Amino acid sequence: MSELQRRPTLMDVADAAGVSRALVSIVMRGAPGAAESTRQKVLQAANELGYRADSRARLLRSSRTKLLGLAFSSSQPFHAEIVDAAYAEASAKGYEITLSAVANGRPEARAIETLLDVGAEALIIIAPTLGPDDLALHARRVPVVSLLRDDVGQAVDSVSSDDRAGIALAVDHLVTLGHRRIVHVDGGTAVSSENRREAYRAEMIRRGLTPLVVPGGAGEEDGMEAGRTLQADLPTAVIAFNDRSALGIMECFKAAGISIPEDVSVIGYDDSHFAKLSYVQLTSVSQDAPLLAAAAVGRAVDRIEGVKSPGSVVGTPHLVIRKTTARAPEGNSDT
Amino acid sequence: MSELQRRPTLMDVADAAGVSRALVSIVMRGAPGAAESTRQKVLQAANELGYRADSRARLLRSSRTKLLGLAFSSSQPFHAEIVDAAYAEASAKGYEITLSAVANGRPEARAIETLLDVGAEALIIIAPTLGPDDLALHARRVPVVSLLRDDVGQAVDSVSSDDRAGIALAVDHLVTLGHRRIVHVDGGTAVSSENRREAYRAEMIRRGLTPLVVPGGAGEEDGMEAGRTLQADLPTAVIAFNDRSALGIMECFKAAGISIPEDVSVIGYDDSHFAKLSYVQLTSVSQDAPLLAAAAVGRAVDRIEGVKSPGSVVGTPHLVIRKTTARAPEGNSDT
DNA sequence: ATGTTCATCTAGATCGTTCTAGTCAAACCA
DNA sequence: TGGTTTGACTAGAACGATCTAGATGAACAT
Repeated sequence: MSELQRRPTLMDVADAAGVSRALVSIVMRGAPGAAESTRQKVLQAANELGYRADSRARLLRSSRTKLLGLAFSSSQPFHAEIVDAAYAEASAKGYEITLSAVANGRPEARAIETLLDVGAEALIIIAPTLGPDDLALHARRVPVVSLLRDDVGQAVDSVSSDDRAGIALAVDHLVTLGHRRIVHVDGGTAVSSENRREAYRAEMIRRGLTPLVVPGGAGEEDGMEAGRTLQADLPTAVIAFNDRSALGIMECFKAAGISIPEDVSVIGYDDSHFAKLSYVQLTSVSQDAPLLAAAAVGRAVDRIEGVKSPGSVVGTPHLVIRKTTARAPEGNSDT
Repeated sequence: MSELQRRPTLMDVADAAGVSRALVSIVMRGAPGAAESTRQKVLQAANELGYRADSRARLLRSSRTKLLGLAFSSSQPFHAEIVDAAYAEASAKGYEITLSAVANGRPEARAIETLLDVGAEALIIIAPTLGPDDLALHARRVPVVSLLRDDVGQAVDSVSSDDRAGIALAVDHLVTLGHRRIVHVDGGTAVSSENRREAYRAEMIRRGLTPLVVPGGAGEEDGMEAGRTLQADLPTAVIAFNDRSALGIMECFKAAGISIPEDVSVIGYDDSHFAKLSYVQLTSVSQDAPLLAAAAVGRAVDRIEGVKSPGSVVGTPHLVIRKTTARAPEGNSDT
């Protein structure tokens, strides 16, 4: 209610403490060049007035904004996990994070513009859909880090998870359990769907097995759809593009009276929140959100600060084995 | 790669077009006071240089930032839905949205500070956990709108969904289906858990039924836990605090061979993404994220622009009936 | 006494905008 | 003709911080 009060400025604090603006600035930044006694005096005055630096003014003057721009998709739970982790990592390195969501009527380009306008010193884009050329354009202004996607040209850094290794882990796990008829439900047009699909093909062939890919997508419904297709000629194991798809597949199977893992083993990808739920217990390839986030933030900060470091980082995923995978059913191995 | 290029300023455009900075500013803002011919000339120059206004400088000077600060919890899928809708609504009203997530090591207070620093003209906080006093403190600086929570004192506006009405809808639906033993699994310490719990109690008593509340929480695991408790003395219907909890309850029941909706009806709350999934088909109370978001944004904008409008808005939820509710089983009605 | 060093502090320019108060010429009116 | 209006444009002061260069005075060496 009532009128809104103007927020205090450096000048107000300076007046209150009886010193110059510049000195207050020094104290607030924790920069050297102020006597301990005055430092205390200034801090107290600032505190009493409830002073907080206006980041716009600060950043305007000091080209340093200490701001990392992070673009994510609001509909992807795995992105949310990364956002969480990124906050922690950034603040540990003395940076702030500004978010910009890619949502329904809000394309990636728009999200990026916003981040740039607000003064982000680097861009971290989770699963960018922009092409290498567009990304390169932005990279002329600020360092750009692509997260969860590595085919982004050489102008931008990338932090991704080794899809080949992840898929290999899944295949290996299943083969060890005696499976031979292993199909892959892919991610359709989703980012890195192609990587995983090809990794799966290569890995199967390497082991002398016949790859079989069923088209899918990134959501539960896509999984259900694929599940229906699979029922006609049931394999002994399924590797899904991600956890959400895996969930759809499993629900479809359950509805058809097919039990997991007795009849079919299912492996997801992302090790997301609900893979861990006690009633799901999905075996899944973990991309380790905190690790990826830390790498991306680290990479962005290195670039900003001019530290040389490798242009693209590839994290090695690991397999989290839960209750949806088991030995292949007897006498049902080969085609 | 190579060095990062300085972004062009108003001055650069002015030089290129052979006019003054001020005029460029006028043109870029679409303000009146420039001849059509020069307007074109300036726009072309700006375009060639790839000029974009530096929002920091702009906002610094023009106290108007046209920025709405939105604080949300990264772990709540329903919040993500609201974020989505808020973007659309804000841009329709000529405002931008800056996000700040409340995450693990990142308390609400911190999220709010960030929003303020960056120059948000109003704060929209989804399900604030801060007390009325703290909120009032911020409200002295900028308009504050609390979303999904209404007991926030009179210093801040609130946009919420009528929990009483929502619960009443659920109870009514079940009673119409012949249910009498209806229990409520509450949300524990979650925001608005108390509201729904009390609404449930009142509504049951009003109808001459005996209320029974089982402690729960906001997550799937809490639902499972409650589900186990319920098995001992199965009611004919359950109203869960939210969809996630409902999902847990249902999984627990399914695992115990209890079928839904034949043996027990279940109603969720939020009508979130996964309630709609074809294999879940959860009957749920819909809070209508787009509507709530629009109301909150509208409220914030009104306040900023000094338009008088009611201090708190209460949206009326509606019930989305799907496949988890059915007629009460015969001969199992009363205690 | 004089110069040098050092820590502490300050004046004023600066960042890239917007805003206020003009200037200037052409057009209009009496 | 001379005065007012109007439209197109500009100079220069903000906004609230940081940064550069320099002032001030105490401490110390010579």
